[in-house]
Amino acid sequence: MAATQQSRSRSSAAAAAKAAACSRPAVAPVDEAVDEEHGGHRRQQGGGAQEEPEKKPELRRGPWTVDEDLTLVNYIADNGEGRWNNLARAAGLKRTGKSCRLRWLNYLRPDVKRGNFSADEQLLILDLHTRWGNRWSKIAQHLPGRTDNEIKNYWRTRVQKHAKQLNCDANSKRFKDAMRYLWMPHLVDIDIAAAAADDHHLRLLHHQQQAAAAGAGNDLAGGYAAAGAADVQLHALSSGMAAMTTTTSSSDSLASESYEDGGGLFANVLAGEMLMNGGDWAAQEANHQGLWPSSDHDLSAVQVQATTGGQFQDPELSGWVQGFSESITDNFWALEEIWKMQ
DNA sequence: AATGCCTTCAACCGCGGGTGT
DNA sequence: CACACCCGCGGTTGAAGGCAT
Repeated sequence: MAATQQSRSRSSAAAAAKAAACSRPAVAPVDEAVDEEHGGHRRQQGGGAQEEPEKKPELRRGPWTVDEDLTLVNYIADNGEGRWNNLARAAGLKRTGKSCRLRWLNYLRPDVKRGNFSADEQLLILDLHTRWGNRWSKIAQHLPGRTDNEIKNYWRTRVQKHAKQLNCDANSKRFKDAMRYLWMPHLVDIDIAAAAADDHHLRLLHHQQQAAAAGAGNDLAGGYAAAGAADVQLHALSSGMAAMTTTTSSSDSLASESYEDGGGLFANVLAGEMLMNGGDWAAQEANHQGLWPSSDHDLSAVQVQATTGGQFQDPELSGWVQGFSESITDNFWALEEIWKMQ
């Protein structure tokens, strides 16, 4: 999926440039010695251990310079990571081990994924957060290439912003309902649309290649029509995701480690299970947190909403959601730049 | 163009838990 | 068992850059 979510996104190049240029003071003043280890947490010294004015190496703080980055990357390439305090010393970096670790894990690691969160990823974050709360590292384990810091920032800046817009707490039932009934189904729609678009694009490419190979360029129009027909079929298939996933017997696909793959397909299936199937995990895991509908009655309402994008069949839910939706939709979605992805 | 406010995110801080001695 | 060291987590901060006025 094209990451077009933010017009003002910061590309990796921009980030690199930022780091390189260091328009921000490259190094924070070192007037204050950084407590080694524990991020300044001063462990109580055992009896008798005097706090001798041990000469601490002058430590740098603040943004990393390119040289520091190179030093760290090269050292890890040669010696591996871990033992961060030793590493910092051995590499000749005037940084705490913690700082080195953080820099590596959150920024320098080669598999760190940059750019905006895809709909898949947003969906996954929303869902996993409802299950695990602020267990950022645990959530990050299921988003390959994403760091806990990044996810945490995403949650605090984007998700909590919406909660604020709704005048409610991000952990409140009201906001969870908004996520459940509005945001998450919408992300599912985006996923489906993106998958369809991708497939359509592939079909067009494939056909163009075939046409070129056959020297039948003047048949392109017919080819496009054929591709379009196929796309309609595909879309129908996507819309029928409920049928596709209701046969899934996996009761805990989300909880299983299998979805470490984290691909778009998985997320689609996951979303399908979440919304259409009302998987057991949802009932068992999320329900006790008050997020997921507890009864078949509620689940059917979710299904209707998710599959039709229309109104709830249950008049009670329908009225509430409709009113809620109407009252907040403009602000809510206007802020949600994922609209732009469509 | 200048200014102030807002958003984003890299980096830091404080803490708890694990491990080695 | 006590202590020291280390790792990793979640919360918070503050500077850069964008945006509105």
